[in-house]
Amino acid sequence: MSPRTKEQFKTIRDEKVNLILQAALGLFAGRGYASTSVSMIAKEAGISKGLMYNYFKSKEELLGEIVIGGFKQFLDLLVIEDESNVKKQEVIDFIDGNVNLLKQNPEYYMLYFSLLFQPKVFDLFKVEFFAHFEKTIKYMVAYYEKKGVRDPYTKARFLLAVFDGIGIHYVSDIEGFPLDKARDMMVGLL
Amino acid sequence: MSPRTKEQFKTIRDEKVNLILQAALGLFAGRGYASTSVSMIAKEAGISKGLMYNYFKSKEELLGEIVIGGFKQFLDLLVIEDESNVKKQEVIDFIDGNVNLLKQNPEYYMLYFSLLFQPKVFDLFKVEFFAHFEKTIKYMVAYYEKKGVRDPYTKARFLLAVFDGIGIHYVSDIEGFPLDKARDMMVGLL
Amino acid sequence: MSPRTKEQFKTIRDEKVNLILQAALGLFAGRGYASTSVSMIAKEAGISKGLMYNYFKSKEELLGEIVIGGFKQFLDLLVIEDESNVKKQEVIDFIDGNVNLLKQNPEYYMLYFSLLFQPKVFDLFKVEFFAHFEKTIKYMVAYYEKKGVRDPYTKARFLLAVFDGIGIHYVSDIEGFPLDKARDMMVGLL
Amino acid sequence: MSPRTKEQFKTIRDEKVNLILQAALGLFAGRGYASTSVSMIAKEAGISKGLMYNYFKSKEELLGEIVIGGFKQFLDLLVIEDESNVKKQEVIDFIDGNVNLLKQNPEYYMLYFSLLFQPKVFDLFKVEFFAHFEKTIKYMVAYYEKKGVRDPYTKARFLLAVFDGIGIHYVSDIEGFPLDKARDMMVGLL
DNA sequence: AATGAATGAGTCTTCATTCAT
DNA sequence: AATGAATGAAGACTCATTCAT
Repeated sequence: MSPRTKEQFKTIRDEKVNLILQAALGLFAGRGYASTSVSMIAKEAGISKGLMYNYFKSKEELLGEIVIGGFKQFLDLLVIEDESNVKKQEVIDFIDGNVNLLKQNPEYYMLYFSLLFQPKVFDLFKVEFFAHFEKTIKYMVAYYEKKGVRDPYTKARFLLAVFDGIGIHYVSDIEGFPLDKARDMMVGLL
Repeated sequence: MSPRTKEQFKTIRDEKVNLILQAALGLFAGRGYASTSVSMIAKEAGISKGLMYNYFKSKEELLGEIVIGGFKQFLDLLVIEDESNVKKQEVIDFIDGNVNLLKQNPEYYMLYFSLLFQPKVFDLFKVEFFAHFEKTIKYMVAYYEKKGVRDPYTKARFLLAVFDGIGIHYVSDIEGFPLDKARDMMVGLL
Repeated sequence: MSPRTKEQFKTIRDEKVNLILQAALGLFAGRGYASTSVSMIAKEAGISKGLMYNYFKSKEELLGEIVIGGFKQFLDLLVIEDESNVKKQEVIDFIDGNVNLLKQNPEYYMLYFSLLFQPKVFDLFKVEFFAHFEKTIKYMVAYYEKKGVRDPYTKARFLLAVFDGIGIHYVSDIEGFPLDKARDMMVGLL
Repeated sequence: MSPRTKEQFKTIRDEKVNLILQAALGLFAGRGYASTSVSMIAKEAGISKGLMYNYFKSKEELLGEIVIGGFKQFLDLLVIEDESNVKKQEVIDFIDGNVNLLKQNPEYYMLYFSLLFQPKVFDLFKVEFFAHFEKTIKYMVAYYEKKGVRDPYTKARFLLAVFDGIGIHYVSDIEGFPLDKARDMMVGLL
């Protein structure tokens, strides 16, 4: 019999990769990176341990792909047309985008926050993280400057801190935390 | 030399216990719980591995004691004289107390936040944590109710979320984050 | 295109087999048998892992074929017309044949020597090896006997030991070792 | 009860380290480095796998210590009083020293030769090896120069090659190879 | 004839914990 | 109160081999 075509192989690969990524995201978020074993991931994904290494060079790389992959969602949320003229609606869209992501993908946020506090792991994607973070600060400062508030930098950092606070409290207590109303309060800070 | 009195033994014991607790706190905060080995802790504390087990039943118990021990600091900050009449100054004192702890002991906060996102570990102090948290919410709701704001519960949860956001951003960037000004902004939310 | 004839299939087969043998020889010699994976061999040969198993039952069998295959070259070098009258020129031809093989195929020698010291692997071609080795000793003894030296057996074993010493030092330092002059010295020992 | 004294601990350590080194030497020599597992070594030494890592950072380091340790025996054999006047007796002593080592410790030589042909492993102690080797060449060249032979360098390299050839054939066939007579023949080459 | 996904046993290594002293 | 040798279970990772296509 002739071998499978390249497309067939690609399909198989993509399916399995997704299976693994999903399983790993859930476990990393729910138990922490260090406390999740490759065996657990394989079991959760319904594959053998060995196969994971067919698709990811290491447990670390697997984490990296999850993190970088999720990161792109964030990056796409911050759309500023004119850097010298950041509009309120753009900031609101940014906030709402994040709120939606939070609702749709609380697991990913869980992971994101947990990683912030695992220095050894955090080193892996420090660079991307800070690049994104600083860009966001810059835009927020520009926004508040344009608005003419007294201390735009503090305002910007405060808002972003509030942001993460909301995120943490929401993912820690999805049922109880009033996310939508908190969103309104954040918008009130603009 | 005369044999040591019970008091002296107690002192030696306390000294060693403290040594171990300090070493462990630093390492847990700096590297994560799972990535810190008992050997590291013993080395850092200048004692043998075996001795640690003389004072703590397990690595997990050691963590537990650190967490519970640090927790008491939090608890003591929230002093409300009359539950039916929460005063603004009391809330401000609570905020300032926390800000001071943050400044004096960022490591502990680092650990505290990191643990929030390691469910396995979090289980150790879940009960105390939620009890404290709910009490705090209750007081804050009472405060806002008395003040007559529209949605006291949301206000309360928002403020506490902001609180943690500030904490996280501060311990993540001690040099750069404008903690004092952020504190003023928080007070402004009261 | 007309269907390939049996001959053509044979050719394709032989080509692939050769590709694999060459790739494996290089890798086994360069990294050791145990440290060379089947994946590496397949990659180096430009085929899939699965195909290798179409031609060789196992990695071990592949090694066996390389060893046996290379061994035949040795065997053909020792041409003695009359066992009771071993001529000097025949021995010189044997030496020169080996020297030429060394120059043309140092990789094979590298492998050959490395296998001598991996008993598990050595077992694969022990029998052929000792048969060849003893025959060679016998001829060399006959040669020295005829020549009338005092201790022909020791002479014979010494010469063969020298032989391997030269081989090892040459393949270990192809640029630096004066093979041709060493060859002359060996001939001087006859 | 009071803890063991430092001397007691040291005794235990030294004993175990030796046990491990002996077990490892035998196995590495007999099966090759790559084909010997840490489990085998532990079993052979009568200890747990974990304990090996108490004394050696890795399997590689264990190999390193064996190799370096054995290497010192070689180095001590080559004693040249005056580099510009290498005496025949000094060279003979060198040869005899090696022959004695061969007899007493064929396993070590087995290992030494097997490592020469495991490139990945060889890299670990390349530097020491070549330093020793080049020094030996230098002295032998000096010896032959002083003696006034035509091509001292070739003579030197030839002799050292012979040396290894003898070694290989001896350890490969301890019973059958006439080592003492071969030694005399080597001395005859001086 | 050919592919590469998939498996599972086995490898090196780490580490919490125990224990003799 | 104190040490560190010792263990064993578990973890990340590799790889020869099989198999559906």
